[in-house]
Amino acid sequence: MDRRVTKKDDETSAKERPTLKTLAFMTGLGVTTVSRALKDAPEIGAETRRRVQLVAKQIGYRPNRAGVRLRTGKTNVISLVLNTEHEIMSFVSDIIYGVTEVIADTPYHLIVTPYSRSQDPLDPVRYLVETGSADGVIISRTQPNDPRARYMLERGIPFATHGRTDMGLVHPYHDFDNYAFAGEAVRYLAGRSRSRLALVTPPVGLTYYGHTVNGFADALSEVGASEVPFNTVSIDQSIDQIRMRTAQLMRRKDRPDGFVSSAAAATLAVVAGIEDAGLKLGRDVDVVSKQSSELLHLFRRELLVVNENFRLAGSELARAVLGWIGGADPGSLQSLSTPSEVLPYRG
Amino acid sequence: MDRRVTKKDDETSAKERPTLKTLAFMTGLGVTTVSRALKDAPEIGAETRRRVQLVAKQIGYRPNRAGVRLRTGKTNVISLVLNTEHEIMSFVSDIIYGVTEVIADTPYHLIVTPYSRSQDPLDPVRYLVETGSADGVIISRTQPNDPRARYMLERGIPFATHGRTDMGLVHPYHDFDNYAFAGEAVRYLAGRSRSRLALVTPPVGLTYYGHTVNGFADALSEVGASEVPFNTVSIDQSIDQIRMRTAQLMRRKDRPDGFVSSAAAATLAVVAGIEDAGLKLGRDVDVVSKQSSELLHLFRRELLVVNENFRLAGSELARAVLGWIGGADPGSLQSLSTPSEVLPYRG
DNA sequence: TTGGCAATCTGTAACGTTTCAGTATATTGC
DNA sequence: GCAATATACTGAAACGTTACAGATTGCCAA
Repeated sequence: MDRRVTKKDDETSAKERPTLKTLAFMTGLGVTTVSRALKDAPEIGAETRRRVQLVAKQIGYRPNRAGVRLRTGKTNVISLVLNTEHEIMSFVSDIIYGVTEVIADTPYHLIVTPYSRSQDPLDPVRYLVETGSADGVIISRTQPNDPRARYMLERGIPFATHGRTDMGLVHPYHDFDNYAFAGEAVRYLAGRSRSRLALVTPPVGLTYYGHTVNGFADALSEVGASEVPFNTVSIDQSIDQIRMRTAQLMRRKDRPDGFVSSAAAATLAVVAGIEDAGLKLGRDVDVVSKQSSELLHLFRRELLVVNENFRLAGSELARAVLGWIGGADPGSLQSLSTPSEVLPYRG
Repeated sequence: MDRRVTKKDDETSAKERPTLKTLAFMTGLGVTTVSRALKDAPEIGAETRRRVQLVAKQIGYRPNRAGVRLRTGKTNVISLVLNTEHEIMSFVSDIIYGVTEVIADTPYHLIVTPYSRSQDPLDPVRYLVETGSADGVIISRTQPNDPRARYMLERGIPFATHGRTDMGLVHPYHDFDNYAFAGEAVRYLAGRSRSRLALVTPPVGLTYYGHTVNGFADALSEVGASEVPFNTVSIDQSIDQIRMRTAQLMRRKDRPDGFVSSAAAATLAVVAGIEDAGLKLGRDVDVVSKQSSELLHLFRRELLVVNENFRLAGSELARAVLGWIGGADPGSLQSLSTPSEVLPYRG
């Protein structure tokens, strides 16, 4: 009979990482029983269950991820899909921290899956799904008709989007209410007697572009102000581009007396452009800007800001994905974050 | 005889993900042969090898990560360990992109492992090593005597540090030459006839704190300038703290006429503090600051900046870890990035 | 002819887990 | 008193991969 000595035949060699087999040996039970006892299966005696769990805790047993994954297909991984060129810096940082906060006391790991400008945004998602690399996916830069959401919905893999879609399909999302933001901004500017407003839009094509533009337009007509078209600019563009275009705009006689800006970095450029044109913030023109960290007021006190909390977004998105994985109704995993009021510099 | 039909007995059910077994069936070979043919093992005939690889490519075979990991222990994962409270925002974003750039055409995934202020920084590293969750680790906020580096060195797990250690142990690292940075900054300020300089230091305890302080001190005595102590402040502190302390300092009659600042966010606060005290940048005081994105010059044109490229750091660190995993000599995987010269605002 | 050897290829076991189909013992119903 | 059933447990198989120990074939030297 073939009786080679395999490493594991000798259970006394203590320094290997404990497995179910180790636990089975220590408790005198079978590995099946141990496996079930650890997950509180009903057909295990109460005392046995406690005994197994005690021993497991004592020796610091942790299930082998590869074993679980191979057997069950469950990866215990959430993937965050990010564009390596267009994401806002603080977005990346904060959303990651938001996600990790939520998954910290779960067995989940977070993997970051990047894609670049040149690639089809569907590529990374397709990769994840085809290779079964994650139990859940978080995507950003969501579009009204988003092929990634559609794809994942078809394939039945849980995901959450940062931003809403508009395809008549239901899925978890977290969004900032950009319609409200743009509206509030316009009303605030109107309250300061600004009546000719320009909008620094989100990237064309993303869902919140539409929300922002609509909120802006609706509020404009509500307060009786007018729009100064500034369509050549969006927050995706380079600082230099935005700055130059803003300066051009501000040198025209029909220049705006107010700006609404969808991102802090763009706002820096807009302000630079305004000043390039020899105008003064707060006197000649007011700017309301979204920001995700408290730096615009250090930059110029005259700026008017609305805060968007990306860390919260990360947490909400993680909660949503985990909820879906856990079997919750996708429709119940949607959340919208209401903007703060417009905040002027305070002491 | 037990002849239940298992799913895989029927190899014609096409829509499952292909495995070695699928390839074996298609080529008429054994799974062992297929496995070896795919990794160019020498004992496989040239034609067989080509045939297998062709078929594999055609049907889009991708090795199952769980299978490989279970069998070999190789995870194909790199973990980036981050502090969730003290990392610089752009650091997180850029270093991640730098890493992903390098691992993009490898089988590696990047997982982000966070830890918070309250935790022992060793915790996440211990977790990674004990559970064998990664083939390689990248850590930041490196200390001269770093328990994490020591631990991983003992356990023999490949890693790279952002910043050097000083324990007489050799391991891969990437660092920015902060000694040179501080020196250049001082010399530049001296060239503008600034002679009473204050230093906004890195977090006390990190290796580059020492480098920065030394570079600052050595250059001070070289140019015959003097230091205005500002020890109560480091870049880890809150914006408000730094701002307040700076304002206090600038109201004293022995105030500095020059600052050297180790981070952009702190610089914003310092400038605010200077202005709180009623002084003017460029006239009463000059500030040289490191920055990792091009925004300080939008903030105040009078600022003098030195650029640190975190994306490069991420790439270098990833290359270093992969190199070590690949068997290279750790001592050969160290790199130091030289600061640009001090840059005033240019048009 | 035969023994040896190189060149190719193959089956089995094992990694750690969960699921399936049982088994053994005690308990219940009548 | 006996079958039916519930309770508590168990071994074997399988997920996809690689390593180990063989197996088969052809060829050459003796």
